[in-house]
Amino acid sequence: MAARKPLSDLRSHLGYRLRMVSNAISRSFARVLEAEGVTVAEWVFLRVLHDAEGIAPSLLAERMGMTKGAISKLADRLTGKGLVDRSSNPEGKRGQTLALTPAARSLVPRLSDLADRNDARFFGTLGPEERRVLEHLLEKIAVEHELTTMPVD
Amino acid sequence: MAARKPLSDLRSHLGYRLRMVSNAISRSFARVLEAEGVTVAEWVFLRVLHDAEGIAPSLLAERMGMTKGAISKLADRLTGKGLVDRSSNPEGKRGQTLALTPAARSLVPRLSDLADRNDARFFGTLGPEERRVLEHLLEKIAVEHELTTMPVD
DNA sequence: AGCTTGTAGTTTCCTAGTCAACTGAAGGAT
DNA sequence: ATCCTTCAGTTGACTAGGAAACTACAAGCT
Repeated sequence: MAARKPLSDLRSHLGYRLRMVSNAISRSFARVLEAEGVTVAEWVFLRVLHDAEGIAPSLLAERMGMTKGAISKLADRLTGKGLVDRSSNPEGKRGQTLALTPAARSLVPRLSDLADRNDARFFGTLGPEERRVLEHLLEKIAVEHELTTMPVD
Repeated sequence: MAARKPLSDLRSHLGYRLRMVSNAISRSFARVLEAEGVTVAEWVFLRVLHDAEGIAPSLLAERMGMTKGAISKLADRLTGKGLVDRSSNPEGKRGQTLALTPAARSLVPRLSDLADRNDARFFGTLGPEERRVLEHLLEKIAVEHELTTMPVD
């Protein structure tokens, strides 16, 4: 007869737990952002752009962990909403640069606030030390696996 | 002039980091599962069913954190693949029950193995104590916010 | 019994993202 | 200078999931 080692429980997988928690938080945040007419991905897009004015779409894709196709469409939507300017530099669709519109400049702080609040809502129940630890662990995993979570500093 | 408190950094949001890491892990896992012809959601579906033979779709939805619509479609796909049996009890589409086919029974352990390996790949670099801590923190958040991550025990 | 309400599951429509094919510009190499 | 390759960005086909309308059964109520 085969060894039949008992299956590991779903809940014992950190990947599983991580996904469940992460999804719940993102869903919640998405609902909050809805009121401002943006999605979570759009928020990240705007926030990155805010600090990296003129960044190229390809770089943005890398930083956001999305494909360039997705970024292209995101940019479409955001220009459609009047939040992003696509300046095709020498006029071709090569090496274009992205920038926030004034409307976006004034929107971003508001969104940032919502993000802070959402974070507080979910992680506020952890103590400051626990939050620090969680951040550290996530960072460690990110670094270990070269997830470009962070702006390459 | 307005107070202009500086925007909090994107990376300072635990929700953001969590999402980045979680997405990366799920993507990686999805690729692994591809070889077996299943998606991550399908894996979870099968795994839950494995331990809760005869569960109702609605309950499954709750446990998986998905809508009943999504579950309905998932069940379609899985029956299509010959992995799930939909036994409509008294013949109506009311109060139906789901069960694994023999094919699924033999597939699940293989998938479980892949899940173990994927978890090890991403969290193996953490020490055992760190993993315990991470699990604890995630659990705490899940409980605090009533994410039904866990089978209601 | 005959309504009415509640509830499980399905379906339709929509959105967001991936993948892969394509377009066209930039930059060599000869 | 011309070709060839590489690379940035776009596009179209496809997939998974959410929201909400819809279907049909079950259960009370009178």
